[in-house]
Amino acid sequence: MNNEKLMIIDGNSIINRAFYGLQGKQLLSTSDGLYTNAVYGFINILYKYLEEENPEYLCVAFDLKAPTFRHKEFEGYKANRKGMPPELAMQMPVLKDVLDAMNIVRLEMEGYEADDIIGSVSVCAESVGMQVVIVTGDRDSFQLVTDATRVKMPTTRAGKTETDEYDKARILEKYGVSPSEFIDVKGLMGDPSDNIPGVPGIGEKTALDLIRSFGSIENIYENIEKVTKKGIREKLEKNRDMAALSKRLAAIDCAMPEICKVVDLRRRDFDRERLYDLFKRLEFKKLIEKFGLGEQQSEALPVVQKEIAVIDDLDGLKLLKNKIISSDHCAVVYLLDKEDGFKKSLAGAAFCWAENESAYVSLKSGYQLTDVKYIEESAFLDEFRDVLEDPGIKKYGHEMKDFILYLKRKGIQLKGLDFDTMIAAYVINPSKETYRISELAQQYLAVNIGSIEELSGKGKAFVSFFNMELGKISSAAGLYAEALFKLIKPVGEVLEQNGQRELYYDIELPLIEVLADMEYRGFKINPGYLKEFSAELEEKISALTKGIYDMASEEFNINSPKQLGVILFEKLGLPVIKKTKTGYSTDAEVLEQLSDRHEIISLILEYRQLVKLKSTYVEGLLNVINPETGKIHSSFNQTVTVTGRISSTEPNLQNIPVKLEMGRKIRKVFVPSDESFVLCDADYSQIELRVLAHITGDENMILAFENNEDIHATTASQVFGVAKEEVTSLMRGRAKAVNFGIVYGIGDFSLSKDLGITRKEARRYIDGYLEKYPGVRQYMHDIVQQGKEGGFVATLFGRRRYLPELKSSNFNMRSFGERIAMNTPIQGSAADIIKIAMVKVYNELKSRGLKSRLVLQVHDELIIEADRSEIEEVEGILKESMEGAASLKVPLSVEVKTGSTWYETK
DNA sequence: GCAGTCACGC
DNA sequence: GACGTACGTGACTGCA
Repeated sequence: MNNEKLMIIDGNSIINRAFYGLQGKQLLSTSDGLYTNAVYGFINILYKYLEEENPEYLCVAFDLKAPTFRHKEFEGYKANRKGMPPELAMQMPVLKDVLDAMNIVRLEMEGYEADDIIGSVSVCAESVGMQVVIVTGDRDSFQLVTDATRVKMPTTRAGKTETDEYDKARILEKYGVSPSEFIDVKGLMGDPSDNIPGVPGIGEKTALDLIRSFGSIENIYENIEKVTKKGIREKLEKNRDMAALSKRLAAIDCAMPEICKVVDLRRRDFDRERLYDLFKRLEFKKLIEKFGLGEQQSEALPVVQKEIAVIDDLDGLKLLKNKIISSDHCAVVYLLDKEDGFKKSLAGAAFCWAENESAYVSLKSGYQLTDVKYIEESAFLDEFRDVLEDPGIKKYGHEMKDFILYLKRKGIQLKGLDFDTMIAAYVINPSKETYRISELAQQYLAVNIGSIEELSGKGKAFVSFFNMELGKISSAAGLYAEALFKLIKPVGEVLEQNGQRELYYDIELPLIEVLADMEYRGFKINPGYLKEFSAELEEKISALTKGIYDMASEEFNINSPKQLGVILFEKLGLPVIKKTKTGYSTDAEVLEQLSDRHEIISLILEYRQLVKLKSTYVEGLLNVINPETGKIHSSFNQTVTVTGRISSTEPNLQNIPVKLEMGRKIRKVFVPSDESFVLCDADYSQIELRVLAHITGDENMILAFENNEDIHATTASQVFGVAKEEVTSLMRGRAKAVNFGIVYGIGDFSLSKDLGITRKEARRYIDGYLEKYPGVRQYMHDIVQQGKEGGFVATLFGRRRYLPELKSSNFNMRSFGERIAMNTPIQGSAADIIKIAMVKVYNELKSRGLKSRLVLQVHDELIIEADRSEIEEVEGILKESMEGAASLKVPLSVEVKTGSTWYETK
């Protein structure tokens, strides 16, 4: 067995290290309500050492329970070491599961500590000529008497571990004692962290001196009269028993009964399926990748296969229709392919109208394989129109907004939408990155139906639905529909248990139609003005470019922060204000500080502003104008933000410039569909602060809103302790920033940056604020507590956000969690309210048969293009629906402005 | 393709 | 002294 390597992992010390040291965000998992960060850290480290050392033999040593038990055998000795933190204890069974799945032998034995096991196994292994490597996190576990190499895991940071080799010689040199002497020293001076009491009053230096001259604790007591210092001798005599006990505690028992045969520790392969299941459950995505378990995904749970009936003629379609009608509900899976830039066509649709009863409708497309039978898209839509438009037939689906939009373009109004699993999954947990049917099926039904990505392929391997083999596509779509059908019940039950029925059925579900309609309606653009503006920008940019090149006396790419950095900080020698990961920082904050050092700076700032306008807004908008409608049809996403807000893409209409006049001009290109319309822009005034006043019940703040005061001025007068008339604009500005900070949950750090003051001053402002609004202070405290206890915080309407960060032992991570806990109910409730208002406005416009339609939402603002004859009515609907969306302890206030471009409505 | 930097909104 | 600092989307560079 010569030269074979045995690696022994000191389980207890490393998991402790991992628990206290590795507290990165990526280490937290919310699944099962477990905080499995230590497990993650441990496995991460273990994997690293396995790769580096590649040992033939391997084991992990654990204490059987809290590490104090062995010491309790000793009468009169009270254990002082803290037990294992409960969160960590909770994680131990999970860790053991993972180790078992990795087929790694765990060693533990009643009456012995991990150190004893390590010692005994090391001695054994060395006796048969093995090389032993011990991976440990403990600083002091080197008093082992073997020749093992110790790989210490010293400081760890999130996602990063460093190795440090400690050989015996270096350790002993550091302490200047031999291994056996070390135990005596430790016995004399004690080590509270390791539960060794020692002789009271004897410190490190005295202990070292004593052991150097006497050799061992036993020798000291045999020659106690030779200890000349009287105080020391007295202490030694008085604590003779303690010294003996402490020595025994400090010594590692290398002669424990055989716990295993070394040959049994030969490494075995991981149980990959089991490991994958575990990591998947724990949401250890990075580890799945690292361990190469990703491609095993389909093997973890076998992909379900099923032959699905394919409908490819009108007779079959009619039969299907009758089955659906008599069942009065069905799950729908639609397969949309992009035909060209804007048009989407239906490649097929699957329906499931009863458990395990489904069919796939094969539809026509321009690219479809020639040997496939199919039904014309229009024939299908004609046949199914009454089913789709019948509110009595309930429809279940996933991501139904796109389907609704598609149908709208075909002149069909989908009615009876009763469940959208994607939206439901988002309501249950808005922090997820994806909401795929296949994931929901895994989670709720424990079946693997394969993901859409696997079906379609990626990059070059991508195959559109049109070009897919019929058997493959019908099977996948049919299974999706069947899964959807089965998902309604369990997912609905979770909503029920969470008290989120109303949030789901009254707010989110009806909102799908509203968003689809906004996308369908689109926002009309004045392309002439856009081009004009583009030319104006182009002219200014080229003048600026020339000026910048002149001042730099060379041409370079101003858009490249890297090249710009070289010019500013190397060529022109300007002082470096801050650095980024890759080099000099050149952001606006830095440039502003440099602005009086060189005249090139102001040109660069202006250049940046104009280039942003031109590329993102002017060219960005030109690229997304639909040639058929002359409008832009942004996508509104309902499942992206963690707070409940809606997001907008392609283009993002929620960040059109407004602050600076130059940028604001872009709003002139946003116009109504035609001259018969105008734009009505309705804005909530301070909705977040009003929500804050309501949630906290702070009387001071409620009063301010009831009296319709200028809230920032009022805050300023209260925080700075001056009369309202004496509030200066500077004071108001600062109060506004503090209000802003409270609403967005920023900390003193960000506030200090915003105001250009020190962090301390920022802290003072925040404290002063909480002083004046005691209700807010109380709330901030309570909500964090609540979040910690329940694991989540909720909005007024029951939207949740889970916050594992609150339990982090990392200060910053925890502070982050705390700020989120304070902010999410505020921002999220405001998001709830405007969603309610949107549904109300939409229904009101429809039921009154008006021509006016919602076209945009920007977080606290709704925009309607109103028929000129309906302006007053629309203004009334907006004001009433929005102000009446929720009844809070303070009134909601809405301001409506009308204009012929978006620019004019401010 | 991807990460990094920068900039716009609420 | 750690650590990175509300929520989003998009354009651009520079590297693989």
